[in-house]
Amino acid sequence: MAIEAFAKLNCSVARPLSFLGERWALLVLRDLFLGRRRFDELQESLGVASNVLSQRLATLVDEGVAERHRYSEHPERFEYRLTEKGRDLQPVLLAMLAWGDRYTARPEGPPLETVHDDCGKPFHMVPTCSECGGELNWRHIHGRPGPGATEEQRRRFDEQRRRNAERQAA
Amino acid sequence: MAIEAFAKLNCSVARPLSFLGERWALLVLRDLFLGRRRFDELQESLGVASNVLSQRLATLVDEGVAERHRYSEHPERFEYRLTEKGRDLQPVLLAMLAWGDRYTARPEGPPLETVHDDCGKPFHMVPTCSECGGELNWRHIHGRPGPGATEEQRRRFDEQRRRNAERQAA
DNA sequence: TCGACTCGCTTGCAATTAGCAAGTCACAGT
DNA sequence: ACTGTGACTTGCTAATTGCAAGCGAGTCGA
Repeated sequence: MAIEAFAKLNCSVARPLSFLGERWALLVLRDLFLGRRRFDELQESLGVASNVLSQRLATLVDEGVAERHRYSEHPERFEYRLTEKGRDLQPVLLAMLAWGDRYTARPEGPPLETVHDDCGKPFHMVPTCSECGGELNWRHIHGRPGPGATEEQRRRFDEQRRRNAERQAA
Repeated sequence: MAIEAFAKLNCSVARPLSFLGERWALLVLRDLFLGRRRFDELQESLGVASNVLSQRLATLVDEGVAERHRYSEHPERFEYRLTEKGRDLQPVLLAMLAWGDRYTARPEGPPLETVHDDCGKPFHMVPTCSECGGELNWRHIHGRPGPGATEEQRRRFDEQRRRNAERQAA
């Protein structure tokens, strides 16, 4: 399981997608965040086929974002919980939720409200800069090859920049 | 195209996933953010089959996150650009990138650095609260049905809470 | 003790989606 | 006329998903 092709790429977006990009994976995570832990809870909430659910859960456990925890010995029964690594995926879901609320919600409003306990209010996620704390806006962000970039990635980056400059000029 | 089953759900995470959840979709977006605009640039950068790429692009255009723009009349040539709606998906990618850098990067460091022009430094995304500006941490967030929740969603939410309380007690 | 039920799965099989290689079409340049 | 470019299709195979049914180990109720 997991999308091997993505896992091999040297890209910090593609690698998480090797397991998050499978259909249902992010919805399973959503449910785990909402406190659903057991197979049948998840299945009925999601409406997913049980074989697919068991595959997804196995992958999530494999990737270390969830763990399978026995809550009963006789009979043996298991539930799934997020690990720290899994909980750190919350920003991904919050970002998607914020976008979904903005662009796909019905007139009545969003179906789920997220509340920030520190201030007590329903919020949406705002992405900010770890360095200066300012809000991140696409106009004021740019990418460049990092220390782990391959030669090929650098080459491609330079070429792309050259081409875009050319187009700009024309 | 697009995952019909997800589009119909009353959930602000599931609905974006109706097109973002298809394999390659988020990587196509990543490339569009990096300034790649033309079919062959995208194809060679991604290493995706051309039929799949053209399907994905069509879906993104359909959903209004990208637009097909003619840059030459003779011969007719097209490129793809993000719309405002598409650029607003950047937090999703930044969140994934931050997680990927943290958990999947090689010892040399991340392959891509994102720089915040306002402060000039490489950053990672930090999710903050739109209401108080504080950093969002899973421990201090909770969800609850919003104004657009269906009766069934409310019922399910209450039942889940009841069950979790029970388990806590035991 | 018998039958019904619950939970957490598998199995088998059909339908959908993704991937690969090759081809197409309209031009452009030489 | 001949090669090349850009943006795709087409045809076909492989992989993934979805559906329905079943299973095994136990629990519960009569």
